[in-house]
Amino acid sequence: MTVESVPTAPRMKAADRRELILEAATAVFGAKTYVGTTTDEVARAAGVSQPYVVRLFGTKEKLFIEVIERTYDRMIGVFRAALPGTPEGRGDRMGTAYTELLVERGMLPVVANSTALGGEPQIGRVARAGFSRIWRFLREEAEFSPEQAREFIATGMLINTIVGLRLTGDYGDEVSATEVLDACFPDAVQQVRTLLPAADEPW
Amino acid sequence: MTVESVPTAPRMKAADRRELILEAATAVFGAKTYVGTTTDEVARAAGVSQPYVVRLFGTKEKLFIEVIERTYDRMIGVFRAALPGTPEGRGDRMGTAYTELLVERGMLPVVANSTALGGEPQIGRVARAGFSRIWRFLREEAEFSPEQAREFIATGMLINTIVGLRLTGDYGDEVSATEVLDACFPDAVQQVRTLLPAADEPW
DNA sequence: TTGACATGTTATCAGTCGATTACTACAGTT
DNA sequence: AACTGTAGTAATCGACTGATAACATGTCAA
Repeated sequence: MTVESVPTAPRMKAADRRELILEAATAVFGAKTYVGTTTDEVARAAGVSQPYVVRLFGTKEKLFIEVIERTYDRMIGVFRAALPGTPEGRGDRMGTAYTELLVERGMLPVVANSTALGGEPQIGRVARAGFSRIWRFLREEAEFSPEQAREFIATGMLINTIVGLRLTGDYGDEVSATEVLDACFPDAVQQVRTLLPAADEPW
Repeated sequence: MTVESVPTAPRMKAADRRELILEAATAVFGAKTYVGTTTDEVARAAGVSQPYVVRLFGTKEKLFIEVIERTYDRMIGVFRAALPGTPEGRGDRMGTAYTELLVERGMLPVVANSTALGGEPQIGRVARAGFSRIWRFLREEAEFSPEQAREFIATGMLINTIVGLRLTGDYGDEVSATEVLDACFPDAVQQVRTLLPAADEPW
């Protein structure tokens, strides 16, 4: 019959708590879209109370904006890390780096989701800025031609589509799913499948 | 001081009204995403009352599912119409056909949006089925190789991204927007720009 | 130790939304 | 003209959600 057992989240510095919430929010926003996600779901996923999430980030919209910016920061980071090496292999290394972002839950879906919200004044601005950063990185740091950059991003968007549709679950059963996955990941289909949830999994 | 002037929508056969609502719903869902759209907004856009939309379609989810299926029907239709002609020009004709779908409001964004909802049991099934129909059409009727089909769909998804982000508004001002639009629509940038809303337009 | 700030919660509200119910009016058939 | 099914609306409700207010507890410098 102890009396304490405060159901309060263990104390943490606000900066660390913010990062923890941002990671949880990325996963939830990625799984359920921006509008479809409640601040309460984010709070539960992060192990704190719903009002605290709102207090730390101001509004749900500001939270999502930070999630988007953090995601693009991270993406540029892994791309930059894939630059060193033979110039010919650069595209492949960066493609692999993108695919490996699948392990960071919600990151790719958040990108896809943000690109659908260009009509939202605040979110749209941030989403366009993120896209612009990626494009300029490809053109300037990675030294891609416009056509190479276009092809690279187009492939990324197709991968986002595959992820969003949960197509990996149909691999082997459905001709189209099998073929498109083989075409997108000639060497890594099995690995990708293990990283992705089935259609009915919560993720 | 006339007394009549019933604010009721003019009588119409239910089948016609359904089609009218589906068209309006495509525009609204496309502009504001599935979760972000209210049945009342759809009703206003179609000029009927909100309960009537619900009664005709059962639920908002069923309405959206019909919107998705109608969109894929239409897309297959314009692709099929682009088949006849020289085999070498087939890819270009179909690409043009896809771009021309921009005039049918919300259609491309609805596709993009549906691919993000693979985790929703009902919607996910329909979205995967639509993707599968497109892929099989490309492989069988259009006789694309897997690699050609992959490239075609990837480009389509990039176009959806450009549309969703409202990137056309930055053409000429922003290097990345200018370059990616030039790369995606080498011959039709101006035409595409006239078809698309600016970032702050309601569409 | 104490006080002051930082970290976190519970309680609650006001607005929104999908859906249901009950009702009205038009149109075609006999 | 009366009957009947179809097309449509107004009113309303319960559930949900983002945000606010008020309060509690831990931490750390002086």
